[in-house]
Amino acid sequence: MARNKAFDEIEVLDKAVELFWTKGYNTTSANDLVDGLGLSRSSLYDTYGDKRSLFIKALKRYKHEFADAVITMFQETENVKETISTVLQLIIDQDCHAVNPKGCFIVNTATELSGTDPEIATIIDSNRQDFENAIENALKLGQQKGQISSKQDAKALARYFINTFFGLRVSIKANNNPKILKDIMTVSLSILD
Amino acid sequence: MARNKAFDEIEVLDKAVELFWTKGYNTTSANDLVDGLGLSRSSLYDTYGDKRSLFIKALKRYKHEFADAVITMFQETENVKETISTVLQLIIDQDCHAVNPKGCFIVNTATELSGTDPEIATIIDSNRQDFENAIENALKLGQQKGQISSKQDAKALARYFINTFFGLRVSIKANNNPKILKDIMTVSLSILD
DNA sequence: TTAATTAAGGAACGATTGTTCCAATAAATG
DNA sequence: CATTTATTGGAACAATCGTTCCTTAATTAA
Repeated sequence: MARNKAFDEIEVLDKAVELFWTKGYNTTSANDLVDGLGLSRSSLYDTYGDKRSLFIKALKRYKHEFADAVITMFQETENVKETISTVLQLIIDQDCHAVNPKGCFIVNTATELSGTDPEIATIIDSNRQDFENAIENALKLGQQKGQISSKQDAKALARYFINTFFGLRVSIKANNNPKILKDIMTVSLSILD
Repeated sequence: MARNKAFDEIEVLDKAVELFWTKGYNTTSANDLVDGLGLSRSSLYDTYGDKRSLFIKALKRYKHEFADAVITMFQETENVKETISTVLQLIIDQDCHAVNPKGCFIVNTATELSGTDPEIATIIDSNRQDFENAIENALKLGQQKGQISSKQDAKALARYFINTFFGLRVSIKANNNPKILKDIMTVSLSILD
């Protein structure tokens, strides 16, 4: 009866993630989207609704694609400290040689929009909560196994490490000198000794 | 010979700090500035130049008004751990009951602009460096006095604490629940024991 | 073929962006 | 007084913003 969609909605959404991740919400214009997604203005608005709707779809896509992968690492880990170390190193490697560090799409969005857009703030916070739960459970297991010290409360430690991740995303934008980042990583991890 | 300025340039600049601090650079429009500063459009451009110039003046003003005060605290401290604790508590108190946490003007600017504006990136980084030096020296003194452990390198520790400050600014925007923030503070400080 | 749907291109919308400029008024000094 | 500067308000600028809509072409299925 009718023509099929010529483009892969998910594929285009990934391009939107890339654009919003790099430039943020306000600085990414409708024209930037038309150019970057390779869609006509009409198809864009027909398929994804307005700019904000597309942004929220992109943000959720990022969460499922990137953030959830890290959460899974904590859910399946055999060694929490090792996993935390791996995640810190991933964050550093992603941006430490970049001219314009992208940081984390969710952290960027938290600073840009969570103060003014309650729906987006909810997404941000639920992500934070998911991380807290996953890391707390992983830490508890590690403490039971005697892999890490039991001096500190697991929940408090989880919150501490999330704060470390957040901080690293900002530190990288302030100065992505690998030596500085390595220092932060080493000291932050030593809390588990 | 001629009329005097009717408004205090510094006073107006402080209002600009407030506006840019709260809303960021891109979201603060020229009209917002006219309304918020209580100046006519013409006086505004006559006195401060264009929007970006005004923003940079406001950013530098913030640094000298707020950031430098904290740096001085570290330069004059008798007890580093106490001072770090005080600063962490100040950051928390500023925003933990706010509906829209403002965070730190410099951190906000780092995430919004340091990737795209080299001149602003320089201001951000020099501020970071000033903090690093002040905290490192304070930590070294504390180690010499035996007030804190000497296990860790002072410079690495300083970088770690700056990262903690940065993280806290983001954490507060993600969820400013005082319990979460207190956990972060307690665990972060325990590195000195 | 016909009908239905998708896509592209582009014109057009009103609103807002940052910025400039001009005319009028207010205050200070000579 | 006259002159100089400060300040205001508002008009106007071109550019861009997000968004809508219309026309035309392409593709699919009945």
